[in-house]
Amino acid sequence: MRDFKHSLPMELMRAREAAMARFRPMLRDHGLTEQQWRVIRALVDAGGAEVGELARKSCLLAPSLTRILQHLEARSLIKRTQNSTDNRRAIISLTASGRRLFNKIGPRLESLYRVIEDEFGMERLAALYTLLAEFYETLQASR
Amino acid sequence: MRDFKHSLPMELMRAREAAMARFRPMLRDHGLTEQQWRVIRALVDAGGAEVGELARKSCLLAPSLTRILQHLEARSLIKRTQNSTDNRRAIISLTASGRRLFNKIGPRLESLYRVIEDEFGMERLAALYTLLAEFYETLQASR
DNA sequence: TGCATTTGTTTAACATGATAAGTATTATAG
DNA sequence: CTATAATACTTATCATGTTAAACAAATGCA
Repeated sequence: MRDFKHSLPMELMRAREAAMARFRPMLRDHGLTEQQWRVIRALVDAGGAEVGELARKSCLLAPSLTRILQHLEARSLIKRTQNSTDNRRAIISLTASGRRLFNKIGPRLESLYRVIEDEFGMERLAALYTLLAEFYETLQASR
Repeated sequence: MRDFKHSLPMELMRAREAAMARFRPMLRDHGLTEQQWRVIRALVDAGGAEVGELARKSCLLAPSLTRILQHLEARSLIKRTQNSTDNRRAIISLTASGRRLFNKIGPRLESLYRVIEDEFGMERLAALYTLLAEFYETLQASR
């Protein structure tokens, strides 16, 4: 049997964890989890989105997103706007307070990211991105 | 700002999830979570280990591992052997039942893994492994 | 129109992730 | 020796992951 140390899901997880360890403390300083930040960032990117769309963009399962939106709404970082043509779909968007939080945290995370770019190198990082995207596409295509 | 879609942690997560989606149903058929399987596999690999060592090998946080070991012990898949020289450390090992379960599941997961090898290609997979390991080492080295 | 089906979202239940705090045991300084 | 610190786990707490089931609104069709 293949060596346990060479389990691909484990390697992907370890790499991800090594990166997140750089980002998580700052998010925590602002009372945000990694997943909550992903939602905020997806909302900035999309400027308002339905729950399902948001789940795809932030790579979260619907039940997790439901809970996260409840938390963010309780902190007044997001708001819901009813869609008049389909009452099942609500449009989620950031509040002014949510945008302020993003503007405060975003640049700091970017600079942490640049440190990683410098340490690992832009070329290898680009190669990694490419392989990861291809891997994902390959596995999705054959389902 | 960098495009949201090019967040490295997200790409790592998506790739991992695409792979795990292939394995998880079979594990579930045998009543195992992905994490419980990692523990079992680490125990086969090590043939008995302390809790801390097991946490490192299976990439689990200690509190998670504590709970998982409780579950596995309740199902009689693992057992604890007290270390006579240090009563804090218990040696965890598989029971005969645990080994049987591993022997039943292991080969099936291997064959699923080979499908991925075929689809994505051994060379690119090897390149991905290498980049991931280098990435992890780079980020660990500078902490 | 009436109603079964489908779609979008939420709940529920159990397991794990992440951080902090607690407990028992061993090592160590004085 | 003994008080203290360090070590190895475990608990506790809150948030999310995962699956199944519930729910309401919208759609398709007889």
